[in-house]
Amino acid sequence: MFKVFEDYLSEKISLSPQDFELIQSVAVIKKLRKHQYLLQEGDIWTYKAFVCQGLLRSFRTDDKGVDHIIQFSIENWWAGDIESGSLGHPSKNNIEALEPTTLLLFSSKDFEMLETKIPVFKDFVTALISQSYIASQNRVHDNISMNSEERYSKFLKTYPQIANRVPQHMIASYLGISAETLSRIRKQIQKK
Amino acid sequence: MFKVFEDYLSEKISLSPQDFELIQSVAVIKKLRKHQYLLQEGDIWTYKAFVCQGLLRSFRTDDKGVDHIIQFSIENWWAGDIESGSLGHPSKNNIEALEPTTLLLFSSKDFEMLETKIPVFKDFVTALISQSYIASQNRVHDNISMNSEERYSKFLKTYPQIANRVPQHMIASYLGISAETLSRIRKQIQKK
DNA sequence: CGATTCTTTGAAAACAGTCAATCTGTGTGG
DNA sequence: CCACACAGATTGACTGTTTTCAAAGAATCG
Repeated sequence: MFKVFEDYLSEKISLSPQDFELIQSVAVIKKLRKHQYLLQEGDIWTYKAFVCQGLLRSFRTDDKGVDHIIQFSIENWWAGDIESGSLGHPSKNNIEALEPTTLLLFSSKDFEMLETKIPVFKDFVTALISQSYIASQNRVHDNISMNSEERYSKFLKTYPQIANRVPQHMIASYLGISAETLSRIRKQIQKK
Repeated sequence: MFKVFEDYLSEKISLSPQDFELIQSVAVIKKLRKHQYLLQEGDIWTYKAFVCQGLLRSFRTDDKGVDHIIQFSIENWWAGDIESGSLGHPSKNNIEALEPTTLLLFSSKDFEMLETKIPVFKDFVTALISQSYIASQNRVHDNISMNSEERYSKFLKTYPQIANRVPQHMIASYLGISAETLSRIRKQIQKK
């Protein structure tokens, strides 16, 4: 399972066998069954987690009990809660496995150690956060500038590998519309 | 004008007089009149910019010619386009001064030099991007989970210092609703 | 003061949410 | 292997919200 992460890293940066050994030495493999939670609202998140296989949703539940999906995380992406992790606050998020999922878990302490000992790794992580910020800004822009149909179409184009692995009503939740509205939008699109 | 940045940094991190001198030596003061642009769509952004005084809006214009405001930047905050800056793409954004504005401009090259020579400065900048990402994720959550009135109220509470310096229709644009709808929402709120 | 920008208002149309019912597909236990 | 339960998707009817367009008021700036 570590191989997945090794391949991922190899594509992005150049590391020595010793670096990989060091990384592997502090990586903890964690498996989640479908419907299991990696994080629950109120918990404090103190890790970094890389998804080797599977699919997770990060969401918040509002006072009416409705879920709102912040993010899907699949293979070769990261999961967790930066806000809780970096500020030490209890998390507002839940993270649930939508498929059997395998993760690599790093404690914050170990992760910092890796960043210290492997500067390119640190730079890579910094760049990653920067990328995430860019993506998030673009999502904000989509939310304020596109109508529901446009957002849905863009989602399909941008994340085809997610779109056909999660139930529709979760895509609706991610887009900020009701499941019924999404169903009707799909009907509209079909007609064309 | 550099004093503003000095005070800002002093509150966040501890730097030596030499550090400040080094920073000042590469900082370029830039003034913008109201309605002047710092960046136009299509330009490549190759700076870091700190706002000492004034107020900017970052926005994108859609194919119908409608503006959508991504961000307001005021004193003690940063402006620019990370996406263009870090990927080297032409920017999708425009940045316009809504008030007479004074900025500190750093070329990317100089900024990197500062990060290399002053590690705490680099760490601070990294943390800053991380904060921005968190804020952006929270804005996404607000967009998909709150109705217009709630978003407006939250905006007023979160950014009072922006709310009374920009025209209403720009707040509407930031929130992703029409100016007319915002006007009606305000009327609703008043009634209460 | 006059021009321009900003805000408000009204009326109609488009869009989205809610609730309840039905339909579909999948999987589990008898 | 069938029947039933369950989760997900669709549909209808209704309600509520938001947009659009046009026009009129208010505020601001040169």
